[in-house]
Amino acid sequence: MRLRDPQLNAARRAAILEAAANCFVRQGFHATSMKDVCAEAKMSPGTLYHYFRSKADIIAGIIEDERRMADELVRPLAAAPDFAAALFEAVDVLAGSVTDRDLVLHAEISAELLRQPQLRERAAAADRQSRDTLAAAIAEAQRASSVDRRLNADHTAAILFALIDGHLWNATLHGAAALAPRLPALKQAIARILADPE
Amino acid sequence: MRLRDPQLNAARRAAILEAAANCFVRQGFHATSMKDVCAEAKMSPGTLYHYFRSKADIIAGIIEDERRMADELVRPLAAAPDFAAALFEAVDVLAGSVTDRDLVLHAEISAELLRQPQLRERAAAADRQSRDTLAAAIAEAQRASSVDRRLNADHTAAILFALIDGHLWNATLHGAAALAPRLPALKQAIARILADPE
DNA sequence: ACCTGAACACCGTTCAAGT
DNA sequence: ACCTGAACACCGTTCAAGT
Repeated sequence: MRLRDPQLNAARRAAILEAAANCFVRQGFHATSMKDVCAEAKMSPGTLYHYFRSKADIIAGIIEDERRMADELVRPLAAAPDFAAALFEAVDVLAGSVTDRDLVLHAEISAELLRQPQLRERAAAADRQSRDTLAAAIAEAQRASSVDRRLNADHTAAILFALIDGHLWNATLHGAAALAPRLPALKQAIARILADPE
Repeated sequence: MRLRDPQLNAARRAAILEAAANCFVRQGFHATSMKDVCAEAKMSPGTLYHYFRSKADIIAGIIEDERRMADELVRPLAAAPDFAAALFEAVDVLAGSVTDRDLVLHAEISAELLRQPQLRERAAAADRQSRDTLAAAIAEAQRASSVDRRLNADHTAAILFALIDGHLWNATLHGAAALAPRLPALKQAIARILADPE
């Protein structure tokens, strides 16, 4: 009984996640067989199951990766000097970097999330945390009077997420390329939601 | 060889769709076996396959039902005398009638849509049509000066759908009950997006 | 036409055996 | 520990046979 090799372990797990994501994007979660993942990752089923408990466990790993990236997009907003400008910047970065692959994988994951109560609860908690981060940034901007002070910061954060998420879902249907032409209208809507109307 | 009985055919197909939807909500599409659907619908596999070609065909039937209901929600807006009021009314009806079951089924369907190019193209076309209907209603409201004339009607329709869709997706994560408390903020945001700011 | 249920090819996962 | 591949229980779908 040798000791576990953390280097190898991390490398194999990453390779399996990458191979599985490729398969899931091509054929979807449930149409992808473990044999497909094994072929893509070039290893036997026994080896794969040495690193992941189950097919669902692989999905969980992909979700975790995605959650980390989403967090990195929202966090900088809290410290931004000009909230609206920082939000526009984040929207541009998101729209510019998101691919059809990302969108399909995200949809696949979202459906799977709902089925696994544990994963779903973690996703809901992550969503609440992102919203809290955004709400705090909005409240700060309200103190600096760059956002209408009468708005409820928490509700407004939810509105903004809904608006941006809705755009991403729409792009899932029409392709990532459909995102860019809508950006000016999206920013205009955000500006109207946030601005003091008088 | 008897003649096909349209009454029986329609009844059996509806029963199968209902049974399948129940199973899909409970366990998801890919974790539901045809045996499960057969048990829920109280028929043998042979009978079920007499009415539907495949598991994917059953999903297509459920999608078609959903598309019809979505259409019924948007169409009245085109003829409404007061656009914003009619839109608020539609939002209230939607938020008041949507259940966790609907949300889970919708997410399940959305993921499946992406995989089947035929279904996906039909859904994209239905989405474009709904948006056109809403855009026409917005243009009409602009002529009556109840909506800011400087807005692009098509982009604004896309924004409104994204906002409402985003809320529904969020409710998928947090439960349908999370929808109601957000309604005032949602309507306020819609009002700000549509209103002439001067 | 409508229905049954056994049968077929295939899937996720396990496990004895190797290094 | 890490890896293999045969084996097991189960799945979607088909089909010969019944009414």
